[in-house]
Amino acid sequence: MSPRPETAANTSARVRFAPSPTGHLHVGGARTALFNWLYARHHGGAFILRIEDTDRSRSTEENIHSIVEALTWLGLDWDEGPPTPGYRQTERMELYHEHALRLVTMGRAYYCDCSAETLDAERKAAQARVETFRYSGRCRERGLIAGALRLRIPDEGATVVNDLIHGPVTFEHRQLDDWILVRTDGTPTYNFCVVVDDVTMRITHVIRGNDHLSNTPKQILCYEALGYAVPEFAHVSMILGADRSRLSKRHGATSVQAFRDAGILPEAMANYLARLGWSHGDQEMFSRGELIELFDIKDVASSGAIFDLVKLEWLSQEYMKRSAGARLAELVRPFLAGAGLPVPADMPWLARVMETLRERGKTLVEIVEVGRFYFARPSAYEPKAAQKFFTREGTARLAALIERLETVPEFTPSALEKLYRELTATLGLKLVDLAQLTRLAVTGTTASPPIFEVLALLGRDETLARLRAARAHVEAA
RNA sequence: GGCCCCAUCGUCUAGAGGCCCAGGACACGGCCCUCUCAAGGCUGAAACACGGGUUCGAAUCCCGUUGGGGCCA
Repeated sequence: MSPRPETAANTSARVRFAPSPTGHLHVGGARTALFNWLYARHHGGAFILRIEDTDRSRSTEENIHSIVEALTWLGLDWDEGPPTPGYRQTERMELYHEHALRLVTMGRAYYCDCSAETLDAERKAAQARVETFRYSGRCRERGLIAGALRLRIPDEGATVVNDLIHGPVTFEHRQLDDWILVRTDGTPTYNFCVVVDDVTMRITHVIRGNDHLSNTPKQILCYEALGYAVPEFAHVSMILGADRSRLSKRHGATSVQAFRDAGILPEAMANYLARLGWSHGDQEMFSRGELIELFDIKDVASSGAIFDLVKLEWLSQEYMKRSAGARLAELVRPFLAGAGLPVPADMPWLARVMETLRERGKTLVEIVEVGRFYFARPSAYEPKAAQKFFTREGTARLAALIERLETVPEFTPSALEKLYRELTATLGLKLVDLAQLTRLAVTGTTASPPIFEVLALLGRDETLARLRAARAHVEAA
């Protein structure tokens, strides 16, 4: 019963990600998808997307679209799946019924018409004896031809799940019961659909959340009853909230799109998710290629991990610092629009702007906040700073600056710095005095990228306009 | 309640019996750099849940306890 040997080139590996479209893509699901995708890409196998939409009341088209969008944003592409038909459970009903019938024919499943009351009584009795509830098997030999279809489970022995992450996990058959494959109303159950889907899609490795580990022995018994080879299993731990319970809405944002909308870079999100439960020595950042090359399901940790937004944001900033201005310029556009700011048409200019901003925020949303002044004139001046700098001497200094800036031949950072240093010396001041005065006039605040770069990017006309506006503002006061 | 999983700094983790009086990263404190804010550099504090074994030697193996989580109900 040792796991089959893994080789680097396991091109026949077929893995799948099978979300239920009952909401947006959760970060836990995204990590499961990522691990599957990495497994497939590492081994040169196939990554399949399957939509588990049997819960018709909660599954929607919008959710399918949203999941597809989130996976795409993360850069996870699938080799088989939507929009190709046949990858949604609702399209596969005949398959479930075919397989159910086969199990009946082979004598591995039987119909049961026990009432809810009968079952309840059994359940209560089991609890009274301090035991796992297990269906009595009353209908096993009755030869019914209708009712709920149950899988006949052996009374003796045990099933071992040879988990790639946890190692062998043994489940005694006496803890398992003849579970329901198809309900009385004809609808197949979740566990049965999964088995039939994984069998018919020829899945070789089932990588999924730890919450399914308890279902696995039941599924293995179903594979065996059907006469199919059992795939390998790997159960990935859950992502937890700060209180160590399963991450949910009450812990804050949980959907992938929420982080996208918060301006997290997609590569940061993927890197973060990969590092949550997986590691490679002391390395924190991995390129996509490194991830594919280094990822090994056996290195995935078996314990749960708390989702840490602060570290995700740190990674996002690290990726921004390393991103080319041109790429950030593309990425930031929707965020500018979202903040109600004009979206510049001059992309090379925007790219240079982004180069001055990229290490000053953790997300694109923060970048827009700190760089707002590039796109709109200040609507107000920071009061404390205004009190300090917008004084009588302040206006005189502004006037001196305006006069010189009007005539400086080159409006470049180095020329501007030279001008400022000379004027500083002439007036017997420190550079910080003029720099902060200018910063306040031009940005409305006392914090910004290096002031000479800011002025150069704003250009002579805009700089002068803002300086004059500041002077007018002081004089009016 | 039954079954199953898990347990190293606040958090993510390295560690597969001696290399560890436990390493890295985030966050936090200090110093330096500096036109501001960042970024950067240096630096500090911070963990093997507990109790038994096994072994010359255990964070690492075994058992139990406690705690957390999941599945079923």
